[in-house]
Amino acid sequence: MPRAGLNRDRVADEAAAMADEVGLNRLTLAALADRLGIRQPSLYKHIDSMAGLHRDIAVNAKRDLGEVLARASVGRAGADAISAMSHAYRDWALKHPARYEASNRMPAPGDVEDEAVSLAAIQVIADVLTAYSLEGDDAVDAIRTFRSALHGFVSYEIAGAFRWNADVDRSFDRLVRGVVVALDQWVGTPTPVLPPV
Amino acid sequence: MPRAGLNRDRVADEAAAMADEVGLNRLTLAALADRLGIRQPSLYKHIDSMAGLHRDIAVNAKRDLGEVLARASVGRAGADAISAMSHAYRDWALKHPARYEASNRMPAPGDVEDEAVSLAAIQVIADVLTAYSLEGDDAVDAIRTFRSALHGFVSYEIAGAFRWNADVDRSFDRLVRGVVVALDQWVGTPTPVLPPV
DNA sequence: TGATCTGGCTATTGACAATAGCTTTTTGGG
DNA sequence: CCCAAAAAGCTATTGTCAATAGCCAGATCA
Repeated sequence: MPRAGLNRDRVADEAAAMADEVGLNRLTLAALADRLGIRQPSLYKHIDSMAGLHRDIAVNAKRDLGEVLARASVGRAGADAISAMSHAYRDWALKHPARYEASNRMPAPGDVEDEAVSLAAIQVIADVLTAYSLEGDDAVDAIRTFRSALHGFVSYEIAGAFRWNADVDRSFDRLVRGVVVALDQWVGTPTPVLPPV
Repeated sequence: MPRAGLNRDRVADEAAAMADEVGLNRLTLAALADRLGIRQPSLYKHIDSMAGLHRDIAVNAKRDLGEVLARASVGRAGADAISAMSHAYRDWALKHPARYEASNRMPAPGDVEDEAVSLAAIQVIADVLTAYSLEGDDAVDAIRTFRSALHGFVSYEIAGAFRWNADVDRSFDRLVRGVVVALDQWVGTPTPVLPPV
């Protein structure tokens, strides 16, 4: 029995690559073990469970995405930073669809490492919005809106939900421009009075 | 063996209700059969497969959501219609999280019924944007942006991704407001919004 | 009434995650 | 250098699923 030189990170990396190819929910331990050249039960020397493997994929993905976003926005500010970060976000997600899906899973309560990388990634997004000098709840609302727009677009695109022939790249540019326009008027916009629904 | 009076729709309805309680991916045929008072293999008299059941849940959900959106926006226009539809969308999704998840699955190619209800639901959204007199690719971009913002926010909210203490209702109001602001400036020159009726 | 269709049933299979328990390789302290 | 123990592989097995095969009773209708 020659050893395969595996460890937890190597297994999680290969699992993430495989998931990106076949889909996160179609990742099976039998196929992963096969790809790693070992038998399925041997995987449990490196993982706790399927859920634990998904968690490892998620943590690595959040860390990677956070770093990509940070690199994309360094040295930029305002609309420029938002645009650069948005495109880096979309590019990364399209390149790693299963990792992206995993990255949106919430950390289990008490999983400090997962909570840390999750917060770090969101913090990168939050920092880019500081140019708009939003504070308190206004800032939280803006971050939630920005994240929602990006996530909605990208997850629709990955799911293949944009079927009309219009150029998806162009639509994304327009979405980003829309976010910038909305942020420009964020503070001055009064909390809306809603019509009865 | 008394008969249980089941049919395909009844099974799909009960499955949808169960999925909303336990989560779409944790819906099992054994538990569903138990709830319906029959044995697990008997379910196959009413469904084709698990995938087929998910498809039925999705089709019913798309039809229901489309009708809810249509009712919410009837008699309104412009920002008023967008706001009413957005809140109806969010309320429905929060009330039926698994149905909402199912409703976002793409129709299988050639599934004309699924394609029809999918298109109908999107058409309701598209109609609400006609007040902005967008045409061609501009309209497609706007629809994609609107849908993305709604879907991103709602799916984050269902996933429990909004952990900071700021009021989520307020954040959603601000997002909707942001969409309206962005649409006002969509084509470069602000388009007047029809006043509420 | 009796043939046929429908909707239930038991028994079984195959894919999968997961566990038990054994063996071989690697490693590290004396 | 040596050997004890940890680490990493293995086979065998279990339990939970979805799914199929094949049987039987109740309903339907000529």
